[in-house]
Amino acid sequence: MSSSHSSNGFAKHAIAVDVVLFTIQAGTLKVLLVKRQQPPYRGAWALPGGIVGPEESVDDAALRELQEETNIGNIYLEQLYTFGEPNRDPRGRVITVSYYALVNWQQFQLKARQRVSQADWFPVKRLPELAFDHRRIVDYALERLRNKLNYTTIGFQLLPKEFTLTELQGAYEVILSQRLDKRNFRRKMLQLNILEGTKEFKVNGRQRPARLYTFTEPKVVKLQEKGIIVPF
Amino acid sequence: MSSSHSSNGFAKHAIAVDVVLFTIQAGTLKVLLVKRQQPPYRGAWALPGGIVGPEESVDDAALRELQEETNIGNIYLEQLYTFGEPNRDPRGRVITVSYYALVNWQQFQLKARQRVSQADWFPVKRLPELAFDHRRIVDYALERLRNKLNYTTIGFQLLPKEFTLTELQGAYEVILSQRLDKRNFRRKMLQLNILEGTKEFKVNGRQRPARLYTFTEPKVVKLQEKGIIVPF
DNA sequence: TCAAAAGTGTTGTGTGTACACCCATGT
DNA sequence: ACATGGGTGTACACACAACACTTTTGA
Repeated sequence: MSSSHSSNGFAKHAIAVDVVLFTIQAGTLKVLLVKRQQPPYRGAWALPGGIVGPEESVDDAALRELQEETNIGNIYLEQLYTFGEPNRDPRGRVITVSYYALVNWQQFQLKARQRVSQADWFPVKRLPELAFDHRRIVDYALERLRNKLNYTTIGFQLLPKEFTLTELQGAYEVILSQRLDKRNFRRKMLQLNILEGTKEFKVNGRQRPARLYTFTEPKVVKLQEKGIIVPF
Repeated sequence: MSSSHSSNGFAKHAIAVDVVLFTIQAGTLKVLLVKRQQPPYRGAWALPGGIVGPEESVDDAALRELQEETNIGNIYLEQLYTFGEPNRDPRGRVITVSYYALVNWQQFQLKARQRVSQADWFPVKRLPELAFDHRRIVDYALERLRNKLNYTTIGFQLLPKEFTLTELQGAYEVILSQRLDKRNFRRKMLQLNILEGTKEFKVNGRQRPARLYTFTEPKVVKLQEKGIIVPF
């Protein structure tokens, strides 16, 4: 049985959260997956997530699950969509609220835990078979991410505090799967007045060092009023 | 108690759906509200909605609740957001999945039912005190509606099958709370190639009759590739 | 003939797009 | 001196924004 009734007569349901965590590593957009230890889909890869507890908010549950499987805390999770079909889960009815987030690879540490034997990053372009309807959730998250990239500064979360414009452009190109014009990209980004050039330079080997910039806004910024960024 | 545990050990929660139904009547953007018959918030106005049943999908529950309180079926509901704070509902924990939709006033019939003694339309600019956090849900729905208007044809749902360009412009103006330039609006709409002029005219009294148009696409259309409609 | 809304074009301005070369550094 | 990525400006096309008058009808 998937649903029960309580004393006040309301049907009750198990609620899960699932998190699509993106990063860029080695020039590739990747998603964090964990290997399932329990049936159903035992041994299959799945999104990190789990069941919402009795007294926690759904947002908190998503954060908690992510923290249990990674060392990342203090992350900005954005709610994606709620999937409420009765037959998503073979065990019975589980409604899932999905989230997505972006993390910078450098600041990131994996940490194995409890039910999770393995966690690993997979390129979004070559995902393994996923448990449940998680493939659909990843696809939806990617679509949303690409959209948001166009009118917010969400993509900056993939970068360290100080970054070069080439690194920023690289992040956009990897997410959009599309090459962008260097001059137009730099002009547009600098015109937004959300970047501050530092006096430091990144020495990258045997080339000219690149100026490091910082993001001056405290939070992700909506850009619609300042001008939409796409399509370069 | 708000949550219980079932045999498989999962915490379970009551799930509600709430629907923000918009229409335009007498040149005003309005929202459908129902008067609560039961505590909590007995006598207060609230969004139409209710508890998701054991075997129905969340989307279906939203449609069902709307049909129980109106005569409208076959409507396009769009999922808005899931509110999962533990203390939204004084009875205990209820997670709500919110939806919004637009209907054409003419095609609409109200129908009183069951727990609902009254249902009525209220201007979004002058809402009464709402039960729970429903005011916040309405605000969020309106924000989303205004955004979507800019890159989809969602606004067409407010109009009958055949409509004049002036009526279409009026719908946009009412939702955006902003006057638009007649010539620019008409040019942009016609350039999108989603309208077909009929050979009929609407006689509006003692003025020149206006040509009636139909929307040629079967569904709501995303316009991003064809060009964003805002800000006129 | 008058009132009231329908309908129609042009011009200036800003933004997106395409495109090629010199610069600074390490080896 | 050469290889590598960093960094810069201009010209064209197109879309948006502002703006006023004529047309058609009913009363």
